[in-house]
Amino acid sequence: MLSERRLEVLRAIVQDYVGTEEPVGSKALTERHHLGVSPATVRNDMAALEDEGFIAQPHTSAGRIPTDKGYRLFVDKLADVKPLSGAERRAIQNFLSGAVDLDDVVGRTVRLLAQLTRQVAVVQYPSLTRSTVRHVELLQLAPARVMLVLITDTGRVEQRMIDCPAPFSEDSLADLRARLNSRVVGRRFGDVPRLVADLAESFPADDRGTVQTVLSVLLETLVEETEERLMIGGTANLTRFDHDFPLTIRPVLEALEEQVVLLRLLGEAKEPGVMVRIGHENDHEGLTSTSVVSVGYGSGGDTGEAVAKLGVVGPTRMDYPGTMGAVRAVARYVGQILAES
Amino acid sequence: MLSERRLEVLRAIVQDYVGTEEPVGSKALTERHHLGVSPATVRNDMAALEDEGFIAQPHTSAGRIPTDKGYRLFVDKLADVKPLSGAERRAIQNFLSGAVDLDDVVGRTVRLLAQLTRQVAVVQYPSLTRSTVRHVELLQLAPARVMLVLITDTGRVEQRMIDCPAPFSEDSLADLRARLNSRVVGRRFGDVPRLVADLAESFPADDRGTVQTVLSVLLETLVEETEERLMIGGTANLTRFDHDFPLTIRPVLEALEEQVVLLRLLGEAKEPGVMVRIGHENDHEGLTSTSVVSVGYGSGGDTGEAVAKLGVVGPTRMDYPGTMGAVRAVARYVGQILAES
DNA sequence: TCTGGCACTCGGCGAGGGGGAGTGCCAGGG
DNA sequence: CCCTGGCACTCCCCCTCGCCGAGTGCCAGA
Repeated sequence: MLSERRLEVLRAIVQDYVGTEEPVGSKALTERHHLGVSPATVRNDMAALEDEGFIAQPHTSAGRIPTDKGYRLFVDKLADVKPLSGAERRAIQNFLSGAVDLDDVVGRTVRLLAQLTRQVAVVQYPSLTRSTVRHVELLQLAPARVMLVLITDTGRVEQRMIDCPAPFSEDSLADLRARLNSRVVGRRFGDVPRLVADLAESFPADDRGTVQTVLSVLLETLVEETEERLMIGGTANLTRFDHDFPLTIRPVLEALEEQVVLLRLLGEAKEPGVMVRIGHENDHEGLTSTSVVSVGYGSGGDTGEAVAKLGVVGPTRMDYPGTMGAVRAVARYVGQILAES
Repeated sequence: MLSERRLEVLRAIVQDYVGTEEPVGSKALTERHHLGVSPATVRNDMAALEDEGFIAQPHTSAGRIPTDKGYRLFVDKLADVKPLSGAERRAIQNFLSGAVDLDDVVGRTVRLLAQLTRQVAVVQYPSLTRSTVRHVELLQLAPARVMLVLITDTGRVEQRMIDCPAPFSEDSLADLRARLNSRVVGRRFGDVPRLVADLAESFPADDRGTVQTVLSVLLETLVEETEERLMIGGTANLTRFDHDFPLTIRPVLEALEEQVVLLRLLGEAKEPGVMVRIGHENDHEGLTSTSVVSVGYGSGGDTGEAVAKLGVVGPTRMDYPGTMGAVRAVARYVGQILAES
């Protein structure tokens, strides 16, 4: 096992490298941190850390930089999440509370996160499957044309046009609407299929086909929209580290446009709390030199299961404590805003 | 006025520079285009073109590159919009026709445009003010809580929560819903304020406050959402020209995130047809080395006024004929899709 | 008006050469 | 046994220099 001091050396290397963006040498380390030992001793420690794979030298006789494994150890054992200042928290709350609808909440969250962390921000729209139904509305646009509107407790709205196999009376529609709502309002989307399975049977034969059509569109919507949507912002921050990343930025941008990739990344976190995936831990080629810091939000405080995820994407060389703090704080406030609305 | 041959030289310079991304010299020009004259003559023509400000040399004794003014002349007089191939058109139609809702249409359009032009694509959501009302829905979520849902003929849906000053009966709500719809369905959003101005008066005094609240939220929604939304894609294409644009990409990304800037750019085109803004013609600092090619879509075929804009942002050194053709074609097909739904 | 020739100008590129930061190793001391 | 100071060594970075070549402007001649 690594001695206490060697861990301290690793922490110092990570901090300095994140700050200066340059490989850090033994002399500079002893000058900037009072480790109480000489550069020579630090050199020995560094050699040991390198043997263990926590740090590496870009070229012989240059300073050391942390490896992915080194960052992992740093994040797991050496770093505390840095809480935000009171001023920052007030700013977050003010900024988010001005939102008028769900799109606005998500949009503001993205901008906020990007600005706070100076990194690329990603916010997933509240998921349908983990949301509950607030209301189902059916609007008759023509005798055989109905619009289905689905409203979630997180304020998300989905709508679909339905062409009915046969004309449908206003009364029947009202009936269907009432029965549908009485069954599903307040329930989770995942439970809806089970809850409406036998609904068509209770209608007169003439209407049964149409009811069936409506129900199938409803279920289809649930399935389709399980494939979630994302909002991304702050891509300009990628250029902050362009002096040594002129070529890396392209695959990152490409990965960001592939929403599937991002959704998988965000979705991987199962346990609550901030998740950090570092460099090669992201099994996507374009993201091997970036880290993803993400967390669930909108857990409603007690049920525990998050309604969606948000996070940031940045170079592996990032300020983990600060970023984790910002991500966690923003998630908390967004959860509050959604719960209120 | 410039002679025919000098225009031809300018055209050749633009084409070569767009193709090679390198300053083009007199010798290379005569080799790649059969102008029928010697390099020396071309040099004289180039000197003249430079005097007029159509081309410039990056450094003394290097080749020439077109200036913004040169591109402008090229676009206005020398280039024809390049129509797409049949295969491309079929691909567009196939790709767009699979969309399930408005978000999907816009999302697919962005991806399509980005891929087709290999540039950054921008698509504006159909504007509310220029759309017509398909339906207004009022949902009672609690005695004094109502949700307003606004549905446009382009499939866009906006919703707002309303806290009423007093409880509101189901009957009154149904009444309001019916009257509201009978007045505004099929009308343009811009006309709505006038159409509902006196609606509150016809209600009993008890309900008047609530009706007024609902109406004011409705009008507010119209105003707020006049500030339109955008979807952006293909930012990875910015890195295609990173070998000489490592620093320029940042302000471009920043400008793209400032939706206000983009909306103003798109909004500037008044006359129908493809609009091209070249370099410094965009009065925004970050976009002085980019061009914007945009066009309205969803004009409904005959009314003429477009429902929104779409376009691409790329380096001034872009393939204008091809880009203009792609933008125009995509706009046409999106218009069709929206008209059908 | 066009053409070929000629001298000139620079930018790009590769070679060469300090300077400096950092390392590994070793012998000596607490 | 661990830490320390010293020392020789290794490369990377950066600056300079000089060459090469593409491209230009000008001029005299067809």
